[in-house]
Amino acid sequence: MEASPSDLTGRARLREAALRLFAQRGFAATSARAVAAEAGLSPALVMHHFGSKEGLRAAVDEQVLARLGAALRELDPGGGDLMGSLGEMSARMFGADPVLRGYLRRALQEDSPASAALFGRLLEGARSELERLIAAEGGRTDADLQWVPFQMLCLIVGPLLLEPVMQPNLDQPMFDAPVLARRSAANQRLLRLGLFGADQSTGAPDTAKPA
Amino acid sequence: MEASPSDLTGRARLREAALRLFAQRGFAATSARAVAAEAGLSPALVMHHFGSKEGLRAAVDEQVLARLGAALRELDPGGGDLMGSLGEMSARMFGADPVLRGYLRRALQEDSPASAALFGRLLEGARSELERLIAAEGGRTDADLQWVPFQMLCLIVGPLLLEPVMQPNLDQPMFDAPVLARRSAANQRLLRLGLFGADQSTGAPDTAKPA
DNA sequence: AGCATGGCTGAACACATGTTCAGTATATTG
DNA sequence: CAATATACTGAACATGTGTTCAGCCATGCT
Repeated sequence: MEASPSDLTGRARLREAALRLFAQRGFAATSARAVAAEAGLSPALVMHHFGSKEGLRAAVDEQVLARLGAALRELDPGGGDLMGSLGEMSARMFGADPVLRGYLRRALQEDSPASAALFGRLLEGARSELERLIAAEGGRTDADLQWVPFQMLCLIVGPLLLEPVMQPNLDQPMFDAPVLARRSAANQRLLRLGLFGADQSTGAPDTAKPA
Repeated sequence: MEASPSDLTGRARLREAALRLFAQRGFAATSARAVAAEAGLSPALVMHHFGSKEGLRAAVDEQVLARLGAALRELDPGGGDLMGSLGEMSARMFGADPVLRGYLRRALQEDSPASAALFGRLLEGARSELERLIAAEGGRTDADLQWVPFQMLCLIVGPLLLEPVMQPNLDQPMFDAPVLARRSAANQRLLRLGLFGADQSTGAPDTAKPA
């Protein structure tokens, strides 16, 4: 997905190195010198290209959000299996790149307006996904429709945020494809049936009971 | 809950100040001088009492984990309403103290073994809670029993971690008592019925809760 | 009384930080 | 070709960092 590091422009190499280190150690704990060293360049070049360390952060943010936004947009026309497209996305994005995971983990923790906006977009995605889910199931629900999108996001994004503390309590890498599929299935199941629903397929199992 | 700051011992004042600042800005972004200033004491005192800044962090961690552990233990004999005791706990702990929320948010993001251990204990709690839930419902389930505890924790801890990005997308303070109760109810409902279960069914009506 | 102990401080240290600046090489343009 | 812009560097600067140290003050012990 990425060009080999050594023939990227200096600017790009600095951005990549910063992404890596910010994801790993956090912004405050990463010095401009460390970024430059990781990129094999001079610290002064950071200032030359980005004006300040904060400028670097902005550039990295922008690039990450661009990648993310692209992946989010790519999702909408998904004519494939209806539900779980959000989970599918999170799999494709987060599963692949542990660096991106780390960076997002840190970004979603800040209270910058940019982070809130990003979450807002995820929320929109969850809401439309929920609508489709409900429509597919017949439109009848007593659930708290305002909170459910948040619950969905907790189920999806939670493991991303909790990866560092979850993984030591597991025996398999939690972002490997099969584990991810299993988790996604469990999420869809929980939403559709709760813990105690019967296993049979999507139709309305219990009744056609008018209210 | 806490003694007035000015008649605490210096050691305790430093710990409290550090807790506050670490929660707010993070460890790396908080200088020992800042902690001392917040406590109205000399930076050298940090070294005198804790040996190093890292020692300070350890002391704060220890104290927080102690508080948390106490609250967790206090939970077990809960003879009240069966399910939702975990949610109840998170309400009592996290809801009350925004500082503790911030600190935990930051702690759960690290990959120190201590954080993983803390999560492990939460996991245990979720597992036993799940057992009780299943037993109460008749013992029949097709759900992925290995993953469900993680899902429960995502639902409970997720909003804690996501507070900074969730809150701007809401119109009410998400850790106020009524909102918390509503969220807890939604969680219990989701677990028991999924999105599409009918409202009546087993157990007591979910919204009833003693003050 | 003397004396030790421990909380506490101000000033200093060595070092790391973000940033600036003068200057070099390389390419692009007129 | 000269001129200019751009990528890039090494050394330096001011400031902030974690930490040390010598010493002050109060308390308590003998």
